[in-house]
Amino acid sequence: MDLTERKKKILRAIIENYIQTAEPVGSKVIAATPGLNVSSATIRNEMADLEALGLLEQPHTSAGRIPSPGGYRVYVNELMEDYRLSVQETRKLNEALHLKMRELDQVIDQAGRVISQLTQYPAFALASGSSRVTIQRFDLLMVSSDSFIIVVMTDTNVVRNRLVRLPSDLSEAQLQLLNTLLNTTFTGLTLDEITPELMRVASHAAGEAYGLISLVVSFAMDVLESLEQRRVHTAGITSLLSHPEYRSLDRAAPLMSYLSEDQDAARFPMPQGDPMEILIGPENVADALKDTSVVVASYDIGDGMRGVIGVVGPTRMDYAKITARLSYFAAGLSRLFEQGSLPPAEETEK
Amino acid sequence: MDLTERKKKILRAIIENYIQTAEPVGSKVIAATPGLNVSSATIRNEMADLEALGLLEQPHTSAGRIPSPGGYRVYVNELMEDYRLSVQETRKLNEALHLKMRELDQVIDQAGRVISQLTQYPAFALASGSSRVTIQRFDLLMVSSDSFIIVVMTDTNVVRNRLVRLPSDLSEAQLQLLNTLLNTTFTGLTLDEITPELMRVASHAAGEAYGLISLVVSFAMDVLESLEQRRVHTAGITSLLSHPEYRSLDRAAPLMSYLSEDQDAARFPMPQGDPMEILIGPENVADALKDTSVVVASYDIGDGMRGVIGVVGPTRMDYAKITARLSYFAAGLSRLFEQGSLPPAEETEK
DNA sequence: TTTTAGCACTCATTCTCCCTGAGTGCTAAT
DNA sequence: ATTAGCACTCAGGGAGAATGAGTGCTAAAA
Repeated sequence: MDLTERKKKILRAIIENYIQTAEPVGSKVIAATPGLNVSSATIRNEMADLEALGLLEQPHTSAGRIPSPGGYRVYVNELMEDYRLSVQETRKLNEALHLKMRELDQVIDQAGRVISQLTQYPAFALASGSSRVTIQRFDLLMVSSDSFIIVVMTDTNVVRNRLVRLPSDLSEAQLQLLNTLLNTTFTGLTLDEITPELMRVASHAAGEAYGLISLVVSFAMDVLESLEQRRVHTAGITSLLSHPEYRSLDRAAPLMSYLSEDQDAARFPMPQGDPMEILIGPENVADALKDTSVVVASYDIGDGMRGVIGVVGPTRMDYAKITARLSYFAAGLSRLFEQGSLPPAEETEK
Repeated sequence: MDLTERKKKILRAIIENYIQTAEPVGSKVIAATPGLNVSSATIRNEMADLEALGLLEQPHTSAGRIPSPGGYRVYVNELMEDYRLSVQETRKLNEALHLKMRELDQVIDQAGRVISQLTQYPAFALASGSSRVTIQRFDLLMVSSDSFIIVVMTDTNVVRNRLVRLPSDLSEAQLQLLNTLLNTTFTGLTLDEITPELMRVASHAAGEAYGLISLVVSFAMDVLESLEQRRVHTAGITSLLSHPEYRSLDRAAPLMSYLSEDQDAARFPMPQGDPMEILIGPENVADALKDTSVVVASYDIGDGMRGVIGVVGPTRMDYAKITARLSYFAAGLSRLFEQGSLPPAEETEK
């Protein structure tokens, strides 16, 4: 977008003012911005030009101007200055990164909560699983004569377990046999490579323990399935209400219910190439997000998985601040995951 | 509360009408209820009596009456008829109970979501852990020369695991030694019986592997801690907005933020003796709940744990319907947990 | 040619005033 | 003890009227 220096200055001043106040901004206040020594009449003329370019809008004839989605786009791409996180902010973000977090799911969930609380906007978070996960190893741990623990580990280093109780007894030897059979037959297979036929053959080979094979394998399949299916966690939906554009229920309710509707990852934008992406108003595909903005960042979980974390808010969003916080946090998460599949216990502060 | 038959009839009619309409109810509509052949003037006299008894209130002089919290109390205790679940409702509830659920935390969370969706009110769910959990057994599974899996099982039959990577190598024999040491020294101990001293002694006995002891034990402590710390899951907060009393943000926002504030179990009422409890308006201790009602049910998880599930809504709540659904669902959860610490995979429909 | 002062005009917002109607309490008759 | 009738109350809603922020345009100044 080719604009004169003065037009840029004015556009930026309008947008930043509007971001702060949420009120249409008039020529008078802009004329008062330092470094811009022109009268309000001149500003009015410039504003009319900017409106003709599609960068500003007028809610009604006798109101000031508000930025259009296109205006925000120009602002985000060209005008916005990097926001420098304050010491307090970085401290808060760092604290959040040192939370004791256990399972991957919990980390994702927690990260969403934290970023929502820190930005005062609703947040969503998800991990996009690599879709070709396989089981790498099975372990069966005898607990008593009628119960044992199944432990499976995937090639992405996720470990899951389940305690099983049986109606009948079982010997250590049987369990050993079963264990060997599982590890030779069912490792390295993706979910749809585990066919009913394979199950039948294996059950046959298992002899007495034929019923257990299906028990263990169906648990393994559950695990694989749960890793492929991406679930979105949302947090802080009610923080919408603190922003003036959502003071009216008619505006807030549809968005809120969209965000809390159950959890299909496809409904949320994903960063395409860049690690951070900003989607302004109508740039969003989902209808319910057409007049909101979404800022998403992705981070590396390792083992072929990526995490995505984003916030949703009105198009009048403090893009500079939000992107700064989000990218710092996402980078922190990446670092966190770098050192082992999950932060080891020692990492948490003493 | 000692009331004449006619007063009871009138009170009940008023409350049930108000539950449906959310509008103050006048003497005329009540006079029209079948089986009550008196004029509106008579009703007015009776209403004045009921108001004097503290069972009804008048929002302003020229409006109808609405039930007071005390009125609801009488209704719930004496007047309310059992609501019979329809076939559709039971089918829906049963379906929900057959969901594939994996870990305890997920079951709780899911149960809350389901009951919120089914009742159209916000729901909360939590498991109150028995506070004296101990580790019953440790297993260490060698994955490669520099990584292994820790599996711990508590005396309440909860199994948790973690994958650990090490900077240095480790032999199978060392791991065996470690395993034995852990099982002889750290089983059967509650969180605060695991003292630093004990850790020192054990580290010493572990020889080369002294660093690993603390690694494993601190994981075990994390597990014990996570089981004791009760986290509440809330769901469906936005469904509040569909009820007329929360059409205005001033009323909805404080409650919504109370419900989404982070998750200290103490903030929610717990059933005291009975498996089901109803708390009406000011009967709630929390200020934010002073003009809402809460219905809670508890169910048995087994292994010394109880689950609690409840819904929050306006005092004008369809108590009959809600209690029927909630108790049915809670009973279903109890049954679910009866057969093994978690529903085995075969239970899910094919 | 660009900028500015001035002025008429627009329109959302807010306030006031008034009307309407549902519902009550009281009194007198049944 | 019940009921018909009547005067009274009061929230809610709609119709102006006043307010004021902000605009576009024109004509003069730089």
